[in-house]
Amino acid sequence: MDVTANIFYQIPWGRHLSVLTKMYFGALTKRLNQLDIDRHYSILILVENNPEGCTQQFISDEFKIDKASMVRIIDYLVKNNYLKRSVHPNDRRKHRLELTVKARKFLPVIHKEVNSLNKIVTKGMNAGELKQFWTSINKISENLKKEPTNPVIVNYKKVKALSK
Amino acid sequence: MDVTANIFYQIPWGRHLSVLTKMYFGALTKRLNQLDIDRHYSILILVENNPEGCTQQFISDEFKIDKASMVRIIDYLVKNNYLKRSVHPNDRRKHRLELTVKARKFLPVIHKEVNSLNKIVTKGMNAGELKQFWTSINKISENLKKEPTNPVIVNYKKVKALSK
DNA sequence: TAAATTAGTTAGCATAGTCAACTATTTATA
DNA sequence: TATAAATAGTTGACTATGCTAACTAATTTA
Repeated sequence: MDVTANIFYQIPWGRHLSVLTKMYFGALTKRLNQLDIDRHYSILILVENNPEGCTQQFISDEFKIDKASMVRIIDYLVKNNYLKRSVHPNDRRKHRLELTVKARKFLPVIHKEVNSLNKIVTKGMNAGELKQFWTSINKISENLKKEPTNPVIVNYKKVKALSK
Repeated sequence: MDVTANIFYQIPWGRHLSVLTKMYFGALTKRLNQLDIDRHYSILILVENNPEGCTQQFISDEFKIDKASMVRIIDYLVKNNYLKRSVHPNDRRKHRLELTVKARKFLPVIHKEVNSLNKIVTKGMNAGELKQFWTSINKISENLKKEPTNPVIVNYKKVKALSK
């Protein structure tokens, strides 16, 4: 039997991943509704793990979020007192992002709930399966990185020149 | 070595999946930019595979999209002449969704590009790995279905009664 | 038969994605 | 070294989607 004949395989894979994403974040937000923020926990974890040079551009690259959206997301985390911006000592164009005392207080809770949810989500998968799963995710990610996407302005000035 | 000590494992899984989703749809839209729609190919495939009773609610459940958004998405596909709505013969509350001639013309192209992208994306994975990957995805999906999410109004009237 | 549920629509508001233009700063180069 | 180009971030406009609430119409349940 050709499994790819199944409707599941005919649906673009991104759609299945997007459905999982929604379910996952729905469950995580529920678990963390004791916090006064309802999203962007990932960014706090990323900042925590890059204490020296975490900039907005760095997060944008990691999570494939455009820099205009990133400004608003960081505004949200600053407004709610989880992050603070300061000028990066090595490069005055950059903003260094730092965790506040409040963020440090709640990060253990975030880690606890993320770990707990991850465990539940992988119930029925043994260590080998789990390792294999993330190996596959990494392969897919590497393959996708090589794929052309919709035109992205890499070099703003050159694009402007072209349109003349 | 404890792999879960890696930052990769500390980030909520939904975040990794969301990054992959963005990359995947970026690549698929690029491949299908000959069409005059830039999204919701998945819905056309779902309608194609459920020719008898594909309703808006059915798609909402499959893809975890709320029904208010679904109205607008179907409007978009109807406006661009890929779908038509008609009253469902068995239940006049429902709208039966049907493919137009235009959709039937382009679906082979959509299938071709989806299959091609899926092949590229899984480069370096053998048949066993691939099967294992989707088995894992299904397990995760089943586990997530059991998780409580943010309060969802299941019974509208009872919620209204509660708030009195 | 009345009450409750279901399918779909509409409207308002919030969040995020995209694009374009802009400032300030740093790096490359002629 | 002066100029050009690139980088980091911000802002504003516009669009798409998510969520909630209120609503109509049709069907199911009690």
